[in-house]
Formats: sequence, C-alpha cells, structure tokens
Amino acid sequence: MKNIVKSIIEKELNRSIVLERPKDKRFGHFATPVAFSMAKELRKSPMVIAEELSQELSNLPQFSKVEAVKGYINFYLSDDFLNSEADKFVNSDEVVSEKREKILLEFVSANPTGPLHIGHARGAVYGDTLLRVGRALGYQIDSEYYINDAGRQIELLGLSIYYAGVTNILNREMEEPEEYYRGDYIVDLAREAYREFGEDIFTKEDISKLSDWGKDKMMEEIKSNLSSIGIEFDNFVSEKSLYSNWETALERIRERGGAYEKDGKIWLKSTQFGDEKDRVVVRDNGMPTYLAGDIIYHMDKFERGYDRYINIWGADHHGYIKRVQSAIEFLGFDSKKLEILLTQMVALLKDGEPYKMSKRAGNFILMRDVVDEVGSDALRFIFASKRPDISLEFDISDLSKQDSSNPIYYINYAHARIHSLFRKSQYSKDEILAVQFSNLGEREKDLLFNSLRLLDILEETFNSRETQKLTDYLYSLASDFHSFYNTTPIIETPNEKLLLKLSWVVASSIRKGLKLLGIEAKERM
RNA sequence: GCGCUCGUAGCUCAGUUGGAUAGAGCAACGGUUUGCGGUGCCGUAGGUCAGGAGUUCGAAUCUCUUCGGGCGCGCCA
Repeated sequence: MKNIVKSIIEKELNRSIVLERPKDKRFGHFATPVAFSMAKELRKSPMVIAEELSQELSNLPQFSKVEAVKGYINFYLSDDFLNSEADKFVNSDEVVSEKREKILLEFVSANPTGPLHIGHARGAVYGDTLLRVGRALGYQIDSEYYINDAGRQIELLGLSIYYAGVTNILNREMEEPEEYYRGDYIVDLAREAYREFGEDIFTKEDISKLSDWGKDKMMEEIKSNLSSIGIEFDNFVSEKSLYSNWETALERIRERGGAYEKDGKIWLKSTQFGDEKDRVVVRDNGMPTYLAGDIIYHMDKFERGYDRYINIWGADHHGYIKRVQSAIEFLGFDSKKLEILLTQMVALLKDGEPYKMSKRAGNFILMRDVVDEVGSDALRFIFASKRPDISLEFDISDLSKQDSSNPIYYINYAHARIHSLFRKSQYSKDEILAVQFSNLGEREKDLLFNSLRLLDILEETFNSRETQKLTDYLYSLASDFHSFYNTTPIIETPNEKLLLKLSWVVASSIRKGLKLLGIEAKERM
C-alpha cells in the first residue's frame, strides 16, 4: 500500500520522495518531509513549500485530505481507496505479484554428527521465515542444506558409536579415545547398530562403516526435527559429492594468483581481500582443509547462476566470512552477490540455572525436547520475534507457560474471536464481504488501515532481513482488534455487516501473516 | 592485544534505515462484565537511548572516541 501511495505522489510531483508512516496518527496515514529537502534548492521555507505542494496534491482521489503542518505534508486516505485495497486484499490469498530475483538461501547446515539443538533451531526458524516471506513477495528462492559429510567429524562419529558399542553394549573394557562425541544419542545409535548388524559391527575395521551408517541416521533425525516445525528443504548438497571438483577449483584460483605453495602446503591468499592472514587449504600431508570444502561448495553455487546468495551462519563462524569471500573472488565471481547473515547464540536457562550447550560434552538442549514441551508455534514465534544478531536468553520454563504472556495465544485469540463473530452472525460471508466501507469512525478506519499494511510490513521484513517486524506487527494488530472489540458492539447492530467485514480484513491479515511464520491461525481455541 | 557484534524502562525486547512528544510485553499498583469468548480491555508508575565529541534544519539511528558485555582469532569442523 505504501509503495502504491508513494508512486502516486512521486508521479504527481515528478520527483522521488521519502514517504513514512507518522508515529502519531494525528499526522495522517502517511507523511513526507520532502519540503525540507527542497528548501535549499528553492530558497523558500519548508512551510511555504509544503503548503503549495499540499494544494497541488489535494485533488487526487486517493486522499480525503492533504495538509501541510510545520513543513511536513500529511496524507489521509479516502474511503474509495481503502475500499478498493480491502477488496483486493480479502479476495486473494496470494500476497504478490511480479517475479523478482532468484535467490539461493542456505541455512541450518548442521553437521550430521548429532541431533539439532536449540541454537540450530534459531537459525532454522529465521531462515525458513525469510524463505516464506520472500516467496510471498515474488522472490524465487531455493532453500538448501549443506551436509558436511566429509572429514574428521564423520570419522569421530563412527569412532564414538564404536566406543559406545564396546563399552555400553558389549560391556567390555576399552581405552577411552582422546576425542569423541558423548551424549545419549550416541548410545542409542550403538544400540540400533547392534540390532541391525549384530555385535560384529563393533570392530575397529568397521568404524568407517559405522560412520556412514551413523551419518545417514543423523540426517534422518535432523530432517525429522526440521519437519516437526514445518521446515522442508528444496536441496541437500553433500560435501563429499563435490570433492571431485577440487582440482578444478584450485586450478581456477591459481590462474588468478589466489593460491601459492609454502612449507609444503597450499595457501589461499585471502589477505588480498582483507583477511588477517592467508589460510591453508591443503595440508602438507595432501589433505584439503575444511575451507577447501567451502570453496568447492561456493563454486558450485555460483555456477548455478542465481542473482543472489544468502547464507545463514551461526555467529561463531563470523571470522570465516572474509575467507569465503576472497575465495569467491579468486574463482572469478562477484562476492557481493553473497550475503552472510549471522544468528547469535541462544542462552537457555532452566529454573534460573544456566544451561551450557556443548555438542562435544553432550549436555546440549535438544530442539526436539523444546518442541515437545512448548510446541512448534510458540518456538517459531519466539525465535522469529527476536532480532537474529542479538544473543538471546530465556528460561525454558517460561516458554512452557500457556497464558497471555505467550504472544502467540494473544494473536490467535483475536483471530478466533473474529471467527466466533462470523459463526454468530445471521449474514453469510458473501453478504458481508459485498459491503462497501463508508463513513467509518476514526477508530474503525485506523483498524482497517493497519490491517491493510501487511504487504508493507512484509517488504520491510524481507528487505531488512528482520523477521521481528512481522511478529511485532501481528501482535499490535491483534491488540488493536481486542481494543476495538471491547468498545464496539457488532452483532445485531445497524452496522453489523460493515463491522464484520472490517473484522474479516483483520483476520485475513493475521491468518496470512501467521502462515508466513509457519503457524496456522486458530479458528477456535 | 586484534577483528566482528551488541549496549534503549527493574527484566525481555521494538523503534518504519536520518524525521514530529523514544514504544510494547512481563513484573508492580489501581480500575473494568444483567453484552458478541475476561485467555480480554482501560489506566498509573517506570528513561541522562552506556559516557563524551562531531556531521545538519533534525541523531537512539551516521562518524570518531572511551567504557562495558558476547563471539571469534586452528593446518577442528
């Protein structure tokens, strides 16, 4: 709606403007400070300019009033314009329209060496919410999960299952490995391997077999964790499957002078793009490092020809950004097409006690446990409602409260109330939606206007990559509705159809908004 | 030490990308129903936007600086 209004004004004035929504509604639905920036070039006071421009704009049919106040120009939308916007809004489930950029969105990409923990869940919710909102706006987005299925951590997985099998299942003595994964899930895996293969599987020779088998089991577990909160990926890309491209990638980097040999190792000249030091990509034993895998993967991504690439990483990887960017440049691609978004840690408390999350130690909080306790909706809403780049702390016991301190209940309650009104009314939905708005009171008009802002909010949400803008909006819309509901009789009043249509616009906005958060709006509670 | 990042009400967080008097929720206190769902609504109280300097018509927002927190600083992944 904002973009529509903006372009109408810009066309009339023949210049680009800043259009904003005033904090105080006494200043109209929209306002522009354009007169301030024109003051210098016209050598006139902003007040005078605003006065002149408001005269010029006041005959546009979209506005019922245009007025100049202290240099600002304030716009009030007309009933005709709001009616046509409302009808467009309730008659279509699609949010938008034209096709936009092709984007590859990579997120989660947790190592397949354990189930997802609560920190992964934050990245998962953040990525999936951006995905849904972006798609609703017409971006063509593919989602992707990168599986680190090569390298030491996979060996360790096999070793860990082996160790657990020998000591916990066969009950034999064995020297404790220097490094291995702990945690109940490892013992569960060993037990399952025992059932499937018998006790002969727990031999040193079969560790790599246990690695592969365990990795597949873990990927199943991860996929099931994700699907429990409504997340499905378009692609899974295996690191291992890309390794045959390593020689090609290295050759391309060499051609551009991005790699050199020193001390028997091969280094990436990442300092050329602002990294603190050059990085080893091949060790002196000939084994590529972890960075090599990322280089091949990003080459693969860029060869697929998207307009933009978005990676969501845990904040502990931020030191990695420069390396990957420099590799992309050395491969001959534009690293500006890659956008790396970081999600900060989640610090969990339980009954006031801090919970450490360390995968190695095995005492991390499983995403599955939290979902079981509070449900997918509450978890998704809480993560989506916090800026991803801020470290978040909450007490898991608060999350399980099922009362008004949980915003998702508050929003659903508004939605359910509206459906309840429709069940009570003698009119059919078609009769109600056929009404046109006229002579709305101030409060009703504000509510209508706010409901119709969903699309503007989605644009802001996606452009800023900040999903909390959407949750904040839905909360405040629900609050506006509750307030309206409490002061305004609806059923069996002369205005019943009109007020029900207004309520329906509110409900549509809530339903569409929640859906983009991966939450189904409730019609009864 | 260096790099990234954050610092807004007692707590958890917003703040429309530089706009008009900085806002919510929780917690606290007070009020509200012979009405459509009281899981609601209305109100009170709570602030040196970490401190300082700068940029301009205008700064919580941009720049510099000081202080404080988190994370990173492997030839681990």
